Amino acid sequence: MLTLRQLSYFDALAKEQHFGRAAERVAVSQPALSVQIRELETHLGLQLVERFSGGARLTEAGKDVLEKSRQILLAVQELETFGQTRQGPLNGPFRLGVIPSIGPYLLPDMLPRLRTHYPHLELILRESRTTNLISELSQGHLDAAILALPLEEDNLKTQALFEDPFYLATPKQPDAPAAISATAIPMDDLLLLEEGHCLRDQALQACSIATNPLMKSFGASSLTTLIQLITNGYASTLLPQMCIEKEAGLDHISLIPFLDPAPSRTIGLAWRKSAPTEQDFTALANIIKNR
Amino acid sequence: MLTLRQLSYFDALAKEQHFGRAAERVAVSQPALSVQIRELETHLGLQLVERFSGGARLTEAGKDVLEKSRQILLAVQELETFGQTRQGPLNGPFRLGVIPSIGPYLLPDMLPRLRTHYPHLELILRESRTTNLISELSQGHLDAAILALPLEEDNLKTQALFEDPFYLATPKQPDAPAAISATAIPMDDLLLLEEGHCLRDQALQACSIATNPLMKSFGASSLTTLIQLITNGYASTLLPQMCIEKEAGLDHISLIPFLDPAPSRTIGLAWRKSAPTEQDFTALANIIKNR
DNA sequence: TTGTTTTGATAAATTTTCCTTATTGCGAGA
DNA sequence: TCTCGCAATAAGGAAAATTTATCAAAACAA
Repeated sequence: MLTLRQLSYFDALAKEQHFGRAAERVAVSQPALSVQIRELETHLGLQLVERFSGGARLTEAGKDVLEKSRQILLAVQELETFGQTRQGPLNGPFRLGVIPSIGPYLLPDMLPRLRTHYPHLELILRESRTTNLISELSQGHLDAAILALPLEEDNLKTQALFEDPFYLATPKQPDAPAAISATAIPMDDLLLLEEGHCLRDQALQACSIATNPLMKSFGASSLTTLIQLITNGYASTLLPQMCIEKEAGLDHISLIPFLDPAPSRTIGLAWRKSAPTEQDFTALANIIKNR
Repeated sequence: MLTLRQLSYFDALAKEQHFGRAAERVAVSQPALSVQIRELETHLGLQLVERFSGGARLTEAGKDVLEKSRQILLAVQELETFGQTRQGPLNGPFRLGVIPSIGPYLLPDMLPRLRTHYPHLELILRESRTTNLISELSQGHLDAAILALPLEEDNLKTQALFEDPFYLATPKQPDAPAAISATAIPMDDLLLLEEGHCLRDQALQACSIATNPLMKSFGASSLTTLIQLITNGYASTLLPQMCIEKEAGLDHISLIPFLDPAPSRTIGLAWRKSAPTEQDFTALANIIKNR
């Protein structure tokens, strides 16, 4: 079999034109080098060097082989360098999924800090619903995802990042109370995102509301639409603080915080248990937590 | 030290996504492969594969390393081939691809002459469509291919072999003209091979016919079927001379040559630019040309 | 849950490869 | 002819790779 060792010995021989010195150059005894060169010659079926008293010189075939050998050795060296530059957390491509009800509010803060701390990170973002993110994670199409906990997938690991408290959003009322209790949510008047959006389930769960057939069945398909509806006085809804901080057009809405124990959703990071190392994930989690 | 053995085991692992099967592929026990992979990983200082129950999957770093590895292995393979070709042309194994619309007509003449001139040649033939041949050439699975020019791959080199003029094949007509002009092709009546066959594109291009929605849309999937249809009087088609010389069942068909400038396709030989030497290809080309 | 199967990792023994030292053979120049 | 320098060869030992056997963890089926 052809080996890299043979090629590098041959390279040394070409440089020195002398078996003894070539052997010295690669820190090996002269017979060892001789044997490897002969091995290379028989393997290729070609005479590569012409031995003459005083030293050795390459044949025409040898020169061609040398050129190709050096290309190979160079490529190998490149591969080895590649390894070194790729070390350390969050280096190179990293595929991160985010649920839509977090993405637009969290990312603007997060991305610049990531770029500062990990300049060699090539972040590939994907925004999708929780169920999609989970399956893409499991299949190895994503490296990690930011979503609301808890998850039940037992091939995934999660870490909590922060709590995101809910607010009650109602049409503007001058006499809005400073804070209300979670038990005082106006059920008949409540409007949520359509079925399938995780924000809907989170809101229901956080506030301990059972799904109610009497509840207004118009499911808004996006948060912006939903806020539009509230603004126009149609209903109330539950908004996570995360959205409030960034969403525009909240002027005509009253945002009422809850009394303790305030309902909230837990935002966390998820990744495969079988993922190579955890350093990427802890590094990412730290960046997000220290905002 | 990094070795070629490690790279080829890693290549196998990438192909199989499974340690056991990868080991089988390289004819070695599973632990042997596992050890070499781990060695490669520690040497590069990178985790290359993610082990999970069910198999193994490349990490992002692993994918990059794989690409570089394959380049190296390909270069090594070329170097090995170089040895053989340097000892005289067409010596030892030679993998030749041929497109189906040439193979059955060209090979019966060519093979005996090749055997006479180059008795040590071990020809390995592969018949496939142009796109397949090109990709197999590029990946180093073929040494050369006979197909219709021109090609656009800039990592391949080509040489024209001969011109193969087209004939118009119509159902038998006693008063068939001795020759017709290319501009007089009966478009409405024209039947060609289905989309994807290069012969179809060549015919259209050679005769400067734009794809026409009115054209009969029944695409025949093989040349034999096509000729069958013509025989039964359904339509006309364009046949290259190459096929006419050998195809059976042409008795009930009128074959009308074209007036100058007669449309034709160019048959040529293609190989990798990076191929060790050109002598194989010129030798092969000469054999084909001097038929 | 509890066996059962499958997967990759690990261990120990063995084979293969490679290396070192010692020696030989060959050719050029004194 | 003698001798010096060079590469090839031989023999024994060290290192690397492989094999078989076994293990632990995870997935799967009962």
